[in-house]
Amino acid sequence: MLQRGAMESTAIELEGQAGDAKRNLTQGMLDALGKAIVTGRYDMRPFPTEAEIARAYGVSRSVTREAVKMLTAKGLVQAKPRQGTRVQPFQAWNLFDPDVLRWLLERKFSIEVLRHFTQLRRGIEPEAAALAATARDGAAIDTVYRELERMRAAERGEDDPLAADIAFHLAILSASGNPFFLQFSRVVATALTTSIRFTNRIKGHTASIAEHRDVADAIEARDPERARACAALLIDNVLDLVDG
Amino acid sequence: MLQRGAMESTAIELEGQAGDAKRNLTQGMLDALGKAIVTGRYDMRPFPTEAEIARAYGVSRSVTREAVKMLTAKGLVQAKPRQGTRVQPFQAWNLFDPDVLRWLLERKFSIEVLRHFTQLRRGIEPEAAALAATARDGAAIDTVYRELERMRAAERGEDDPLAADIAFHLAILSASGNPFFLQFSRVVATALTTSIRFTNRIKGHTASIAEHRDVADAIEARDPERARACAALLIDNVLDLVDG
DNA sequence: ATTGTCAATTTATCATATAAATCGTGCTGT
DNA sequence: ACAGCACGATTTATATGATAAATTGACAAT
Repeated sequence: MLQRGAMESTAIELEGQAGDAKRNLTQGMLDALGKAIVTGRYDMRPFPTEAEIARAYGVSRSVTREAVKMLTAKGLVQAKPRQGTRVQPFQAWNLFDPDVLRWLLERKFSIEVLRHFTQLRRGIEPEAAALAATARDGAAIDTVYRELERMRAAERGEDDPLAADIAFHLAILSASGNPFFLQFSRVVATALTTSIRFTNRIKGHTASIAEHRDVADAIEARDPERARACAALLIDNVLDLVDG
Repeated sequence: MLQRGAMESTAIELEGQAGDAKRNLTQGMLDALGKAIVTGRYDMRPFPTEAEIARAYGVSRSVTREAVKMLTAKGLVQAKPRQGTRVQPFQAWNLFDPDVLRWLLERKFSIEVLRHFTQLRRGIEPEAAALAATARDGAAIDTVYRELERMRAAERGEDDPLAADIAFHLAILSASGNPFFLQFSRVVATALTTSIRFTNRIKGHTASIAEHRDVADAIEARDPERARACAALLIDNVLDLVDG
């Protein structure tokens, strides 16, 4: 029952629960099908045909087709005449698509995923810090120091420690001056936010201001190698906690 | 003139050149609009309405709508009733979508994009090599050596050098055992294949077999730090070519 | 000046018809 | 018996027209 307005549809309202993100029928459809795919609902049974989806959810074929096209654009499915729409293998999925990432995290989160996230950060953030040290963007470096100051304020109880920590790491990604690194903002924010929820161990652990400052100072000093090493140390600490 | 079959359309065939990837009208439309967006055709003028696109390209509204939906899924545009479809700011684009990346690299003045992407590889691949050295997946390491052998064969003219080079790097990403690193397989392959075609500079350069072997040996020897360093050296060489 | 109303524009949705691609089946000819 | 071809069935692809919903801007009323 994705149905919103009336129109002349005769579909009975008994299916669906298209989630929250239903700004319109197509978005709701996309969300419902996306979640269903990542949770493996079609691993054993075939993906439904246009007609079946339209009937099951009580929407027109236009809506189902446009939703399926969007899933195709995100790499989740592939449609062919006569053979129908098929769920693509996992490695074809675009994991860095915000929707895909969200669907995945809502259900499939685990320590395993968190470790993989953190290993990715171990690759990304040191390089971003090194680039930031090379780029010499004064305004961006100012932001890094401002977020560092925010971490200090958080330590005094004047700000949210987690939010400040996240902001610092995003500032470094931004200071790299490389749009590809900026794309990881969402991943980093997610990884840090959920770290807390999944490892009690980290809860007591307050991020070391000194080690964060070392990264900022190395960037300021235009020393890429030191920036890389200091940033790597930060992530290695997280990795130790996650790996146990 | 995206027109393929006949049907009863009366559109005159005078627009388009939807590129190569027109396995069907919608794909061709997606490709044409995607390229137009990344090359800035709509920076100064508004994005056309459904009706305008359909008329200009001689396709039905179904096709234009589905193409626009796919562009929406990739973060390039956003459609709203009455205001029409708008090109989203660059930060909203999903740069890790293979289509988006290809469009970016195919346009003129893409050296900047290529440099940024290579900087990303500088972060990713060394870490992947280090993880591979830790993971100790025998079968994956065998694949790495098989691709290395393929590079040797290519040097003797028995295989495609570019394809072999790409396959080696993908094998390392795969050997990391981390799905997020595996994600980069598609974009790395896309970036290397398209950028080589569009930049003459790198063309003559044949990759060093010895330096590639060093990476494989370090992984085999289970020496993460050496694997990381050797892989970094490989990318640094590419970076010199792009920067220089 | 603020508010409410209405018309216009554009996307969103529905419905239906036809084309194209592909798979399986069964026939046909040897 | 078997290879190949014709044909029907299924599913997506495309075209078309109609109506709904959302939003903007102009304009009128207070």
